[in-house]
Amino acid sequence: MEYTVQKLSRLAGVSSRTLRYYDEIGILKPARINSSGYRMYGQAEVDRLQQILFYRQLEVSLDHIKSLMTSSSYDGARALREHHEKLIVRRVQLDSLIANLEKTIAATEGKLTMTNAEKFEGFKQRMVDDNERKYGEEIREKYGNDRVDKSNQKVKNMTQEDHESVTKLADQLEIALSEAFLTGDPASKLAQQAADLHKQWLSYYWSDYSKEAHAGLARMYVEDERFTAYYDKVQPGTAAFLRDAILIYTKE
Amino acid sequence: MEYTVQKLSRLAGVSSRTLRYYDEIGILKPARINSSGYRMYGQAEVDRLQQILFYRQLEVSLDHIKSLMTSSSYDGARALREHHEKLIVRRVQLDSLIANLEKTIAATEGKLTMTNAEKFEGFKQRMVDDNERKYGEEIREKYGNDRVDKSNQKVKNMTQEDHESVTKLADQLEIALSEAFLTGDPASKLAQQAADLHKQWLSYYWSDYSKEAHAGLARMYVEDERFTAYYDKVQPGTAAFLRDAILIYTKE
DNA sequence: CTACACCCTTACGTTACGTCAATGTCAACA
DNA sequence: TGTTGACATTGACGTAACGTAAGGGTGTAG
Repeated sequence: MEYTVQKLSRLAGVSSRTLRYYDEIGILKPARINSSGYRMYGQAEVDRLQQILFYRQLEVSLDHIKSLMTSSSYDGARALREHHEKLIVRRVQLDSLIANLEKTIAATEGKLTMTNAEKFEGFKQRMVDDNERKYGEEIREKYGNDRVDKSNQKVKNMTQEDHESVTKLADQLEIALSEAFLTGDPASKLAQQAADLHKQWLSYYWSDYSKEAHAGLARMYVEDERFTAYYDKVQPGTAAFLRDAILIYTKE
Repeated sequence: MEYTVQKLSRLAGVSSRTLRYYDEIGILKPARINSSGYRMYGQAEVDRLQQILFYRQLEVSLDHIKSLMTSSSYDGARALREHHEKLIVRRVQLDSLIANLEKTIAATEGKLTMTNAEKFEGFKQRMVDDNERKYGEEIREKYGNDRVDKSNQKVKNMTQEDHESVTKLADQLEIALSEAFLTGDPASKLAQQAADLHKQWLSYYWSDYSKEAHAGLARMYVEDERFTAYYDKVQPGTAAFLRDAILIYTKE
């Protein structure tokens, strides 16, 4: 049995444009060309198309599929496993996104009227999330998926109940920081305790922790005047002091 | 504090091209233009960018973000909940993909040499998966996510152990079908039992079941000669008989 | 004065097709 | 036999969110 573009497209559930495109990029050429220039597909092409659709369903790019199917020394199992890993990473990312979104929804539903300070809290969290986004991939590469998976799970299980704990931690941090600031030494025990409290506080918002990301955030505290203003509201210079303490803390 | 493109891009962790693009599509315009034509951003723009990045992190399209942020009567909470649903659907799809891929990997690792019949089994499965792909969205719309979620979970938990059960089911189907074929009546009890067995068999491969999809598959059994050949290998006409039986079965 | 690190606009490339537009082919029916 | 309607062809532009030059002006530090 021979198939024209439309017949094959109906059989396979794709558009005829798709078949022409596949011909164009050389991933699926028709068996022969009719005297009128029509594309005619045979059994082998149907099978090949099924293969292509199978991979495409797994969200492999056509380019990748092409090299998969043309290379003679093709280790199908390995390719599948590699793709499997990618999908797992995607799911972890997606879980993280969903958890984040749920937190945000819970926050907006919990209280519709937010004070200025609370808005700022939200902003801080957003900055933190943003930072996580920047460092996330790097961390995943370094520490593997298992750990990221676990910590994402932790974040995901966090609900509004934890909000109090976080606020308490933030208060503790503020006190510790103001006391440590009086010592003037960011390497002092008090200052390092403050840095540790900051890490604990951070761990509530972050899906995972790394010294590098923590240090990056600390630097941002001084670079961005909003953070500086927030931390300096009691004592000017506190933001820079906290940054120095964290930089020391994360180097150990 | 004013920011040039690069400063802002570094602060926010995006490229300067991104900022120019956001200016171009009107989603984030600079506060003012320098005498040299430089884009200068202020505090409000930083905040707005943070908002944009927040939504973008949730994989909302820029177009959508734009309408979200420009519309005065913007129900942020509702938008978030809607997006949450979308992400959940995506995760279900992704879970299905992963489960499918794991099955495939298990199959290829289990036996590297496949008999012709086994290849055909694989092909059948692929066709089934393909069909699922075609009907999947429709089904999701009709029956909601909960059910899809549950059945996906079921498929996901399926391992190689089930393979024997599936093979047994296929054998039972073959026997029932050949006996029913002798009655000549696709509405007969035997034929309907065969259709039911077929549904059970299908349920092992499908992430979810619907009468429509089952009927669609039945029609394909006759339209595609490979299926016809498979089912007619014992008795010619069996494929058409099975199709009729399933069409009756799915109409009840 | 000259590097060098910025900034600008313009414009093409990317992926996997969708969607016309203009035109040719085939089978059936009056 | 002519016409109609469903098919086929190529060509070309559009999509989303930028990446990546090319070609040229600006600002500042040594």
